Amino acid sequence: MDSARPSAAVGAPTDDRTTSARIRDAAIECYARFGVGGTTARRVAREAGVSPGLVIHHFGSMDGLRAACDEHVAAVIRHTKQEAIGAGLGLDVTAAWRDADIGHLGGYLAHVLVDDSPAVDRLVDDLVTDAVDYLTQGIETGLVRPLDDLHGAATVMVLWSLGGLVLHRHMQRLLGVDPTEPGFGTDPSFPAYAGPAYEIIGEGIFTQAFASHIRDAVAGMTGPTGGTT
Amino acid sequence: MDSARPSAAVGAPTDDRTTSARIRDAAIECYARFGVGGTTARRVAREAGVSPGLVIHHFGSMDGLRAACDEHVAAVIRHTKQEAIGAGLGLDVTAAWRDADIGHLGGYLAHVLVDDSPAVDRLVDDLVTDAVDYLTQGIETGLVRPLDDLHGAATVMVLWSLGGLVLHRHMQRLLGVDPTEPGFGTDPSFPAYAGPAYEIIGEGIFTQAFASHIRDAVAGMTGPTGGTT
DNA sequence: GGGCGTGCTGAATCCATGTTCAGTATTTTA
DNA sequence: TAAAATACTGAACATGGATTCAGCACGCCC
Repeated sequence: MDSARPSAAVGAPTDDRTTSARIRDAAIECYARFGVGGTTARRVAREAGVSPGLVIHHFGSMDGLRAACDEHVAAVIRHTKQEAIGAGLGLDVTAAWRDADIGHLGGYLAHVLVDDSPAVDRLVDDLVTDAVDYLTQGIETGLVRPLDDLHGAATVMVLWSLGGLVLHRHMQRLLGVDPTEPGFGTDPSFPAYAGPAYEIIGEGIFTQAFASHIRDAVAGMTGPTGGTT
Repeated sequence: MDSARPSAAVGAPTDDRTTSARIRDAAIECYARFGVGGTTARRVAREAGVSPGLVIHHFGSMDGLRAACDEHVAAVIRHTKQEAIGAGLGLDVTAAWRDADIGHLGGYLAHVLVDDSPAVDRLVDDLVTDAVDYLTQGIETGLVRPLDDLHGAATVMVLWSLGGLVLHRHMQRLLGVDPTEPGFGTDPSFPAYAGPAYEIIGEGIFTQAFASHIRDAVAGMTGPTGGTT
């Protein structure tokens, strides 16, 4: 029907645009728009312009399709990240691929991040690793202050960023920005989120006195159990 | 229908423990443990020790059941909040009801926060309002520094807190703590999350110079569109 | 006691889903 | 060109879902 064997993608993670790739992309869009529960074999088939049977023919099962989508999304994000390196402001780990032209990937992640998937888990792990790198570089460059718990801070920031992605509906409701929307970073309302976010992680919100009080309180919780000091 | 006439509501949101309440509680537990997609009428019925038909008899439909659960959870959380007022450390908006003995409510929210529900939306709105109050009090007390965008900061902090709740599986994987678990606040691994979290929101992670640079950059994004300066 | 409504049951119904499969077109191989 | 493999279709099929319904049991009113 469509074939389209040639037309080779120059730098993409995979260069296919075969029927099987079209099905996979249609599935990603469905997952992004209707969620995991709302995505059926028939709907994907219709969206891709093929028969329901073909979906299973290519991917074995709906689970197989889901896994293929996970793998592909993870691959695309890794690839996008490569390109973004160097341009890296390093402000936000997820900023790079959110600003990029990646269609429904944000929406896909927003729906998929909440349930089990090895590929997505690995992706999240990678994001944390990257965040650690960014922070380390930031400290060396003198942009970021030395941190008590670098790895912990990186992890928490990734969780918060992705949390915002997952709760995009509420962010849209409350702040007028949707982080799953392509062009999120250039949206006129973007500062409604970025402003407070950077105000918080930039200078913190506590006064000096209270900040150290809290620090002691939290440190005190480790003592009795860990018993370092 | 509902009976449960006597036993007057002393302080609880609703005083029932009728069959219908048992079904609703079983449903909440199912939603918390198996998610929305994994919760079927039959499963709820089995968990509550009743027949499938009775579930629909009491709630009209599964949607009705879901709505009833939303309402109830929101009510319980509001009630718990009332009690926590005054004890309020105000460190974390969600801390109060996470530490409280509210069984599966955290897990319920983690699963439900991502899809549409008026009751849950209202609950989130309330949390933001509370956060604004806490921050305002903090500023008056001298614990929190004056903020450029108080409301924005409150919103973002609520989104991040709830985001961590929704992504509890990843938090468990990465930090060894699960915010949906009862007793999250007293878990030995709790500091693995709280430490970095307070380090970030407490004092911020940027050096003074970079923080103001970022602030200008974000402020500059409003300019061209809003045209303030 | 006799009706009567309400709580409740569980089999039956209807529907949408994932998956299978027999068969057709199309491409590749030789 | 002939044969084989592969892409693809679309009508089954089986499963499990929500919801319906006829009927049972029990407490309340007259």
